[in-house]
Order: sequence, then C-alpha cells, then structure tokens
Amino acid sequence: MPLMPYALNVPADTQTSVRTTSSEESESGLARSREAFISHWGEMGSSWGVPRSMAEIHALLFIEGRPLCTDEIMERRGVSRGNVSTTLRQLSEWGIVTRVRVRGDRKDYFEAEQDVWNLLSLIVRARKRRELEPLLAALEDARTLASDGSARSTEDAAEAKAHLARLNSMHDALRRLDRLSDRFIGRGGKGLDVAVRLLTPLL
Amino acid sequence: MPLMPYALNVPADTQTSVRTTSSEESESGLARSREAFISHWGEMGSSWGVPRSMAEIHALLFIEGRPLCTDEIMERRGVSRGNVSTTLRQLSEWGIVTRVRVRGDRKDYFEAEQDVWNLLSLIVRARKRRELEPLLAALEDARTLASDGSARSTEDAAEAKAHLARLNSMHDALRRLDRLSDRFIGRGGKGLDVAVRLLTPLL
DNA sequence: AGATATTTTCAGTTGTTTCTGAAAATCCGA
DNA sequence: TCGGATTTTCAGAAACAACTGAAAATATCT
Repeated sequence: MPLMPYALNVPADTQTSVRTTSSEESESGLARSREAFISHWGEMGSSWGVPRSMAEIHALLFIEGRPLCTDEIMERRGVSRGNVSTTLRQLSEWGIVTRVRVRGDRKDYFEAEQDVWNLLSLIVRARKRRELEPLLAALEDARTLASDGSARSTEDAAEAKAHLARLNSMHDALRRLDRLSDRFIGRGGKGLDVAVRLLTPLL
Repeated sequence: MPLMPYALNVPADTQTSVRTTSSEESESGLARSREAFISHWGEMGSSWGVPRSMAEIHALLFIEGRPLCTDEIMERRGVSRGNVSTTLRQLSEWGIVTRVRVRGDRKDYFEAEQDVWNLLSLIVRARKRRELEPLLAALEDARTLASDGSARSTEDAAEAKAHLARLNSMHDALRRLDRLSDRFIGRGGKGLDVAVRLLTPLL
C-alpha cells in the first residue's frame, strides 16, 4: 500500500493554452485542423450518447495516428487522470483503441484503429451487442406477455391481435437490421467497406 | 392576456399507479406488454441520445396505434404538460408523429407513424441532416485548414500529408454512408425495406 | 523484497440536460 | 370580439451523467 502521494495529478507544464506537439507558438494550420477535427468528432459523439470527452480522446488518438501516453492525453485535452483511465478502458473494450508497449518506457501508450471502415465496424458491433440485441430480447418477452393473457371479450381479442402485429413488425424490422449488420461487420473487417462499395453502383 | 390560471396542470385522476385504458384493476398481459415495450424503447432511446421521456412518449403513441391527446399522454406517462408539448413538437419535426384533428373536439390529438420501415427512414433522415452533414462540412473545413499552412520543414510536410490522408479517409467513408442513406431513405418510404430485402439473399 | 512508477477506482463535486409548472400566447366557437 | 379552452414557452428546480482528485492497487525495476 502506498505511504505517500507520489505523483501530482497535474503533469509538468499544463496551462499554456492549447499545446502543440512541436515548436511554434501561434498555432499552425495543422494544429488547428487537428483541433477542429477533435472538437467536431466530440460534438458528434455527444449527440449520439457518447460522452464528449471520450469522443475527443478517441479523436485525438485517431488524428495523431501514433501512440500517446496518459500524461500527454491529459495535457492535450485538459482532463483528469481518472477520466483518461476510464475512457481508455472503454475505448479498448469497444476495440477501437489498443494499448501498446514502448520499449524502455514503463508507461502505457494507446493508439487508435486507423482503418476507418474497421473503426466503424467495431463501433457498430459494440452498439449492436449492447443495445440492439437486448431490445430484440425484450420485444420477444413483450410478445409472450401479450399472448398469455386470456382475452375477456371479442374486443379485447382484436386489440391484442393488433398489438401483437405492431410488436411483430417492429421486431421483424430490427431483426433484419441485426442480421444485416452481422454480415457486414463480420470478422473480415472490411465488411462494411465491401457492402457499401457493392451497393454504391446501385445508387 | 390571461387574468387567471384556468387549468390545473394535473388532470383529474393522476396517481393510481399505472393506469390502463379500460376496466381491469390488476394489469392485463396486454397492458404489461405495452409497458414493457414502452420502457425498453425508452431505454434504447436514452442510450442513443434521445431523452428517455421523448422515446417513451413516442413508444406510447406507436404501441397504442391510435391518436392520443395531451392529457392522456400526461396521465399515462406521468409527465408534465410542458414536457409533452415540447416533446410532441420535436417528434413532429422528425416526422414520426403527426397531429390529427378529431371532429367535435377542440383538443389536438397525435398519432405515431405505424409503418416501421418508414419510421426508421424518418429517424435516419433526421439524424443524417442534423449530425452527419454538419460533420462532413466540418471535415472539409479541417482539410482546408491543414492545406493552408506552409510547412516549415520536410518533416512537417510529411506530417501534414499523413494528417490529410487521415482526414480524407474519414471524410470518404462518412460521405459514402451519407450517400447510401440518401438513396435508401429516398421519398419512396420503403427504401430501407427494399435495401435490406435486396441484400438479405447475399447473407 | 523494497522502492518507485504507473494505473485504477470511486466518493464526492461539478456541470449539463431534462422536466416542471404557471404565465403568456393562441385558438375557436358563438 | 369575447370568453373559455387549449397549447406554448421558459425560468428555475430536479435529476442525471460526467469528471475530478487522491487513496488504493498494481506493475516494474533493482
């Protein structure tokens, strides 16, 4: 067990506005372009239910295209160590960020998947598993619930039938999407890419 | 201008746990099935960045399959008049709920799109416009930003090139998805349905 | 094993989003 | 055009999600 705090949470030189990797003072176009990408990606994430700082950290790793360590991420995005740690764990669970070891450095480094189609597949896969599949299961349960009840009148029976039809049409449509994504997300990795290329001529 | 408050916000008989439309006291399977659908649809919505109560109100309208008025929605979901009003406006903007007039009744009634594929198309369309398109525009700007800067060294130039390649691959993939959705969402309405049926044999 | 570096966890705080409720606006029939 | 019915708006409250920071846990090196 630790006897003393050993590392301040704020690494060496924070607070010089927005740091750039290298030398110049007034941001280069490259640096501004990176910032723009990061903030828009964060924006998009947050409207899709992904915490802004998580999307931003992912964007940072993606757009840098090289492994960064926790301290650099904290510094670049101005977020806490705890946040970075949690966020990186989640991104790793999704499979869109991977931990890499750098020879002769004790720290963990992280890099983002660089193949965009693969990235999208991984995201879709994760959301499908966490959200679509449970919903499908719930719809099946709802169907059972509705079938069980013994209708007390002809009217009730008609109502129940219409209700089941609605549940079924919803379940049906979502299951189709589910299957579709299974295929296009398949281990190949390029699944989505292939699918879109395949379909594009038809447009 | 109004001189007096005229209508209490809480309609007649709230607070008897979960009301069912008709007679019975201990919930029927049908009623429980509806509740289940509503709560899971709400759940899903909230993990996709849609306020839970908005998703639930939509689910209620969908699963009832008939026009409901504000008071009934308030009562069934236990939410405020203001919330219902705002939510219905948004659902109408998305096009998945429509206002209908009932003869001889002054109140507004609302009903949800019942065709699931059409429903999904409308949702995709709305999100594409509000989120995907602005992101594409932002990516184009970011590209411009990155091109502008005059590189100060060979190293910088190489970095800039790699950066542009990343931006481009992202832009490219998203644009493809954008186009794809244009097509499948097209005014036909059954676009998505057709697409999925078209592709299913390939699975 | 001991010492130090690094990461993880999590209770509490902060910040944002969502919801409420009543005033204001609008609508409708007479 | 008036008066009640209905809807909308929006400031503030409540609820919720995200973030911080430091202690605890873990990992690495000698």
